[in-house]
Amino acid sequence: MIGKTANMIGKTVSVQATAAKCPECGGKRIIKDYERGELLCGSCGLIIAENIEDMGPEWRAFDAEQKGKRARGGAPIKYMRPNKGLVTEIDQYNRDIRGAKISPKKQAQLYRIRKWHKRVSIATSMERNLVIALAELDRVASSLGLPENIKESAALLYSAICRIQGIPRTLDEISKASGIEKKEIGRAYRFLKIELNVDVPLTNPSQYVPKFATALRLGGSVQEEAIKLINKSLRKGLISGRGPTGVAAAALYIASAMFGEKRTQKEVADVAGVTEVTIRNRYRELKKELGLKVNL
DNA sequence: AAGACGAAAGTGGTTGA
DNA sequence: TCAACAACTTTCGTCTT
Repeated sequence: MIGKTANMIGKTVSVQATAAKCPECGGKRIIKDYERGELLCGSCGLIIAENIEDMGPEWRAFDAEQKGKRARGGAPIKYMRPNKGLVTEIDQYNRDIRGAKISPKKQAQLYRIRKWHKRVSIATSMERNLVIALAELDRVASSLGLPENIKESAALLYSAICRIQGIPRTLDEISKASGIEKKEIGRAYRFLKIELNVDVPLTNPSQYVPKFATALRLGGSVQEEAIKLINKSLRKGLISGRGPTGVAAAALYIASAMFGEKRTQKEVADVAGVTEVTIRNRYRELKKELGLKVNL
């Protein structure tokens, strides 16, 4: 099923026989999609893991110097702490500022603080890729002595490339991960688009479907239906001018109801980063134009 | 009581004169 | 620079399950 979905989006995936089983359906065909960095079930489409670590030998090199270093062998540089230098960190040694040991009670407290600090710093694994990439951009820009606006442009280019490659990230996500305001990114985006003549395709709403569906714990058939709905309305000329996330959310909302796995408007709205009102508006349009008879 | 619905007003950004 | 505009949000009262 997801093999189909993956094909729909036109990605190459590799199927691997793994000992692992899908926690959802028990299926044994686990697919590694390196381009998306996702590990998914071949039977039901559940995304088991995102941003999988083993990206093969072709680790990224962002400039000639790095390329040279890495080509000579040795392990690729690992950024165990993507936020290094950007936020306050709590170290792992149970010592106070003078080096004296801390009481066990305090240690337990510190442990909890660390745990939550980590969770708050990087909310989801989805953001991790972004954070790492942007930290790398930041590092390269700093070591080359490049000014802030270059970094902004680079962050922006990263988002544009995500879209060209069919793995869109919202402005919100880029903004959160890079600490740059959406307004700034947007401005740099338009500038680059004109200056570099980069052809950035409009984001197809169906590209958001797997991401949202996974967050909502919806199966592959619901995703397929949602993508079908999107393609239909795409042909009808709806959608144009509409925010892709809202369209994807509405399609999933409808599809979930059709398959008896209904999610509330609020649930869908939350994962898609839009409001319930937007879902309602999109869903009303889809329902009307496609002549759907769904009772919700 | 929660969810769905839709009207009305507000927001931040774009476009075109 | 300003007004018109489109998409989306916020808020809120009402209806439905």
